[in-house]
Amino acid sequence: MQLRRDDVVAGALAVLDDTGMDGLTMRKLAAHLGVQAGALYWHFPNKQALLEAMADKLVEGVDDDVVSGPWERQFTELAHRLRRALLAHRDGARVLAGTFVAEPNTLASGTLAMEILHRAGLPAREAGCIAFSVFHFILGHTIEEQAQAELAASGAWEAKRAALSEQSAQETGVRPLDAIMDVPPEERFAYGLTVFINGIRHQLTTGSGGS
Amino acid sequence: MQLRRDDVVAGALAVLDDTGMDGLTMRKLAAHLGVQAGALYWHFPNKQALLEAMADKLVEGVDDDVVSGPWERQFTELAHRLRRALLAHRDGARVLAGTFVAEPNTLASGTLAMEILHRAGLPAREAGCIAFSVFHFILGHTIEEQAQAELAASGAWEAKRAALSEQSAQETGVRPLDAIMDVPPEERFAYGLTVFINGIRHQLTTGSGGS
DNA sequence: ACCTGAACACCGTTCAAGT
DNA sequence: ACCTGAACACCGTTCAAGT
Repeated sequence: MQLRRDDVVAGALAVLDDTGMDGLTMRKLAAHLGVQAGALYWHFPNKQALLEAMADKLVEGVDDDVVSGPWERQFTELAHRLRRALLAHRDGARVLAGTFVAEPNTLASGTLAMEILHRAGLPAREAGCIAFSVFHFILGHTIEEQAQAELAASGAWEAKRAALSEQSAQETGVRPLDAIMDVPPEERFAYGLTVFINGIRHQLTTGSGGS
Repeated sequence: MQLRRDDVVAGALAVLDDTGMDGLTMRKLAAHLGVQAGALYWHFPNKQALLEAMADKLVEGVDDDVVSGPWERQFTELAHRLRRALLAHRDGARVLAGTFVAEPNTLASGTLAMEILHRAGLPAREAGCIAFSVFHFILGHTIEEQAQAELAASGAWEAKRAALSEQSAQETGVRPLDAIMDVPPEERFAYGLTVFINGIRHQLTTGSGGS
């Protein structure tokens, strides 16, 4: 009957899915767990610490069983897995972005990404920079994707989309804004990732040191 | 003596710099402006609308006077300008990421980025995808950069950094995490951007259509 | 060790009423 | 048109006291 730390994290993710990040409240979470709000502060010092535990829980398993094969394939799979992990819970990307996470799962995935690039032939420093860059790309992309989903859920998306088209109609010429709005997020993500990976390959053949 | 919309936005950015995003409160902002909290709701329907106005104010001027020259130079300058604009105010990146912004300045910069790539020879659709991708990279990178700054300001950074090193010390072999932590953010950003741009160049020479 | 009850110092938002 | 005063329904967090 007693609450364990992991129960609190799991409950918090459930409440997150119900209410979104702005609706996630220590009091609502306590109610969901059948407990008084103050009880949560025995398991976590404050809300921020709980959010960090949630963030690390989100990325759990992302680094499991990476396929063997060329680095491009490994790296691509890892990136898609991280994106899917963030999409698995409402506002997941915002939770991860909320603070600088230095928990076990987050570290393990980050390290793996760097190792893949290092084994491919990049010096540690460059591998690290690029792994971070791709991480930030995924984070930013997924934040926007989920922000758009929140907007759509609240019914405000159609109005915003219309305003956007009208605005861009006043621009001259190419209007690529319209061309992009209809591309599904998954496709936009995959394409951006491909471009990045092509850049990495260029770095490998041209860079300061072949291994 | 009367408050205009722009005064509220300017005041909000000032309070943001003082308190950070979590400390930015309608009541504190009202006090800063010498007004009661309810008065703000004559100028903005709610806090979210104010945050969007702040976000658009942040990116004001980012698209001014782009240098002429090769697309790489134009694109790089635009990216660095956006990053600097977000860094100019505490938690600026989080403010911009908070919602899907469809305000004039944001749109203008986005459109410019796409046009630069389109003129370089990319189809509108690809130009849009890539402009978004780089935008997301900048957003994610700057969010983390500022999150780290907040941590440092609260004194929690040193402890976290130590925990991070210890964790990664238990991993075997390469430990690129340590190699990366000391690279200054500006340098990490510039390197990641370069890799991305190399990927774009690859797309231009190989892609589905030369213009 | 783990939780309740109750309080403290706040929030965003609304809205009659003022000027 | 623009703002005050005062309220409503919430927050995160603390802490004695219970079991």
